[in-house]
Amino acid sequence: MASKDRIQKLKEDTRLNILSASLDIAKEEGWAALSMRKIADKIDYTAPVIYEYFANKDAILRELTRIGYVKLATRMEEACKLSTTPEGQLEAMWLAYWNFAFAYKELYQVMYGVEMNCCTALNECPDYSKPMNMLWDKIEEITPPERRNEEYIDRKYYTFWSVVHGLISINLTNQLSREEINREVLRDAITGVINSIKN
Amino acid sequence: MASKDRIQKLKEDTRLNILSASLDIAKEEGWAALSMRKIADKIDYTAPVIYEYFANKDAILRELTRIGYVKLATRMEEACKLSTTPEGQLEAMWLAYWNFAFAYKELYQVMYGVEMNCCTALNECPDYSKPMNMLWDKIEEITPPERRNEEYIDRKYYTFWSVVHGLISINLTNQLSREEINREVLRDAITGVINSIKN
DNA sequence: TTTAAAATCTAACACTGTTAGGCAAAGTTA
DNA sequence: TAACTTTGCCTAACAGTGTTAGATTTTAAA
Repeated sequence: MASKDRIQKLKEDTRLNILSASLDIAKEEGWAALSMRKIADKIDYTAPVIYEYFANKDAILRELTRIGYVKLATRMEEACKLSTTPEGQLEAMWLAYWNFAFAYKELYQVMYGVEMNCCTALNECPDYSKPMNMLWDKIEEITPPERRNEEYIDRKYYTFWSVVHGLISINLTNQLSREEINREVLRDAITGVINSIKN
Repeated sequence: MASKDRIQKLKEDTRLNILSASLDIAKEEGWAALSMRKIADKIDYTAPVIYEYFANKDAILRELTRIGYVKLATRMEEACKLSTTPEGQLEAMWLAYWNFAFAYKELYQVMYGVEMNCCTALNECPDYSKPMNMLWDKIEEITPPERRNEEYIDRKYYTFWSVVHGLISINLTNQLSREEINREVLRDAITGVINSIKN
């Protein structure tokens, strides 16, 4: 019977509707505001219906995570074609990764557990900026006088911070627990940036 | 009256109790499991009492964030004393930052919005590992044959990923919106690592 | 000892994820 | 067509969440 197929297709449709409704809510109000009843409202159903498509709320997030990884891989594959040398391809793939994170900000957040809290608080409290200032000043100190300007030091500061914070985040979310590699990556990165400042 | 002071001290005590109870719960069950009633249970009060010390749940998290930054600054200051050269001091401060993140994992999480989701899911789904594999293979390709071993490529992969993911996280949580600096940091970092692989 | 104030509680509201049970429409079989 | 089964979807509920209002008890001041 063809009606079976049609029904199957309708079911698949609402499954996709649930996913895109969830993503829409995240885009509009953030992941914290996502609720089963809100999703149900968007697709003109009541909340319990969702449980016929997904085991629970977490399963929705997991599926969106999976979709995110698939989309990211596609983007990277396309980027890879833009260059012929392996070095160029690698760089293009990382740029694709970068662009994906901002083009699909909400997907990236759910994929890698990046929350947005304390958004406005940063400017308010002086305690918050002290560690940054300490590092900033020290970087300024080791920067040769001829290129000692705010923009340069900012750049170096963020490079430092990115490596260290990135490595920490990866460890905290994925618990790699590969102690040796961490140590070496960290030391590599830090001394690398320090050298790039000095010469 | 000295009793006023004593009462003041008691109030300050329960304020600190609320904070340390919250941190304890986060350590035991994670931030998601933190609730006002659980905090109240730990300090032998009922939930509404907490609102005489903090405006709401978010205010507790904000205060813990502040405490985190203060503690981090202290650690970094101490680390700074361990070296005499500015380069050594800078490295020591970043190491202190690194160590802080793991010694006070829960504080770091609340400070920088690092969540732990999809912990176990990573091994299950092949879609999840495809982007990583693509990059890994490409790094292997540009690695000179004499040092082409798993450990070396792992190290380079994590160095790459750390910078890029770190920079993204910083942007997503703090919305710096300093386009030029981002671009330069990213390009600096990527080409830097690529060069470090090739020579 | 009475009165004022402070500390603390209970009860409730509106929300959350999730489950159980029922009702009505649709499909299947006799 | 009639009876029966399945499916789709809903309402109601449970236990939990953050938060507030109001009553109640405890403490301090007169």
